[in-house]
Amino acid sequence: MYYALADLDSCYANAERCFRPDLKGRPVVVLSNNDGCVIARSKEAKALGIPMGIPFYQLQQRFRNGEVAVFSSNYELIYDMTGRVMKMISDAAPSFYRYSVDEAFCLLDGMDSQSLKNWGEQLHRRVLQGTGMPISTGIAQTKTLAKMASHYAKKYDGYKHCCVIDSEEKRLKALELYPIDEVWGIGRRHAARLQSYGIRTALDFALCKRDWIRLNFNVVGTRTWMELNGIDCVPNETVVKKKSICTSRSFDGMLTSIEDVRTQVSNYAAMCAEKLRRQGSVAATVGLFIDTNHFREDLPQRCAYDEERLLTPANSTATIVHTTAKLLSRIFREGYHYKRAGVIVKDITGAQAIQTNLIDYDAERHGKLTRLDTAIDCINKIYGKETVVIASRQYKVKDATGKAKVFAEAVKHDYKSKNPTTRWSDIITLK
DNA sequence: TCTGGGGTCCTAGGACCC
DNA sequence: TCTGGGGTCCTAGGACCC
Repeated sequence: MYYALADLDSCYANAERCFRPDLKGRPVVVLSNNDGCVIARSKEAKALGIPMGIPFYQLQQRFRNGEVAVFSSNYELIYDMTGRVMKMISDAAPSFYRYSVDEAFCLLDGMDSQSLKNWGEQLHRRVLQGTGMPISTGIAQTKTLAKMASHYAKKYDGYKHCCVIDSEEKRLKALELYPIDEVWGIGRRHAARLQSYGIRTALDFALCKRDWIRLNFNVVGTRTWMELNGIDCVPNETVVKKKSICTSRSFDGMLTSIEDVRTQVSNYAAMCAEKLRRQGSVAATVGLFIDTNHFREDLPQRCAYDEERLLTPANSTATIVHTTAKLLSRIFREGYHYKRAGVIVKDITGAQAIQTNLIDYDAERHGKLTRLDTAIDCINKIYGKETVVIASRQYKVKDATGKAKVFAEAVKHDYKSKNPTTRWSDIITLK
C-alpha cells in the first residue's frame, strides 16, 4: 500500500498565470488581504530571493520597475482552479482525500515501482493539459515520507514531477539529504531544539531512540518518528466537518468608532453563518475578538475577547450578527485604534440535531429565519456575493464627487485580477 | 503610511466529585 | 502534629499545519 501526495506547484501564483500567458517564466507574487504580505511566490520569484511573509511595502521598489508581477489574493479564482485540479486527481485515484487547498492524498494499492512512477508522471501531464496548473507527486509508504518525496519531485527536474520512495535504500538516502526543519510535523520551535542537540537531518531524527523522542516531543513527535521509519500511523482523514470556524481580517487603516467596527464584525459574523450553513451545521458558542495594531508601539494597545453561549445552537445570519453586536458593546472601549477583528463560532454540531432549549425555542421564529437565510443564500448565489446583505453590514462613504456609496468591506485589494473562470453555468444550481 | 488568515491536536493544571 | 486518593471534565496555552 502506497500514499501519493499530489501537490499543486506554487498554486496561487500559477492560478494567476494560467490566464496571463505573458507572465510565463516571469516572477509572480501574490499578496495577503489588505495587500499586506507576500503569501505566495512563483519559482522565479523564489529564485530572486523574495522571502515568504515579507511586508509588501519593503519590496515596493522591486515591483515598481516591473521586474515582478504582483497580485492581490483572489479567492474565487483559487477556489475554482483548485476545484478543477482536485476533480482530475480524484478521477485518477481509487481512493482520495483533499488535505488542504492545494494538496490531496491518494491511496494506491497493488502497483509496482514502475507503475507508481508512471501513474505520477501521467497525472502531471493530464492535469497540466486539462487545467494549465502544474502539480508534483510524492509516493511512499507513509504520508510523512510521501510529503518528503513531493518536495524532491518539485525540486529536481529530473524526477519529472514524480518522486517514488519504494526501497530501504531510497528511504535512507532521502532522509539523509532532508533538513530537519523541513520535515512535516516538525515546526520552528522543535527544529531549533533538535538542532541544539545536533540533530540536523531527518535521518538523525529517525535514528534517535523512540523513548527519548516520546519524552521530549510527546506523541506528535513520536508519530513523525514512526512515519519516517516507515511505520504508517497518521490517520487517514475522511471528510470531517469543521469544529470551529473563524472569520477575521485586518482593516485597511485603523478604526476608532464602535459603529465602524460593528460594520466589519457584522460582515464576519454573516460569513461565519454562511460557512455554517454550507456545511449543514449549527454553533452553540459565538466569540468575538478585537485587537489594536501591535506594530504601533506609540499607540495604546488592547486585545479583547468575549464569547456567549447561545440558548439554542444556530446558523442564522440574524442570530450570529445580533450576538456579535452584543459582544462588541461589551468589549469595545473608546480611545483605541483598532486594526483587526474576528468572529469565531464553535461547539459545532449537525443542524439536524439541534438541542432545543425549552425556554428559548420559538419554532415560528426559527422557521422564518431559516427561510430568510435560504432566500438570501439563493439570491447571492445567482446574482453574486453580497447582492443582499443585512443592514448592519452596510457602510456609507462619500466618493470624490460627494455622492454616497455603500461598501461592505474595509479591505484593500489593489492588484486583484478579474475572475475569468466564473460562469453562469457554474453557479446556477437552483432547483 | 504599509506588517495575513484559518484551522487542529496535545498537555498541564485547576475544579469538582465521590 | 495533622492535612486521602483517584477519576473526569474543562480550559488556556503551546505547537503544528497550509
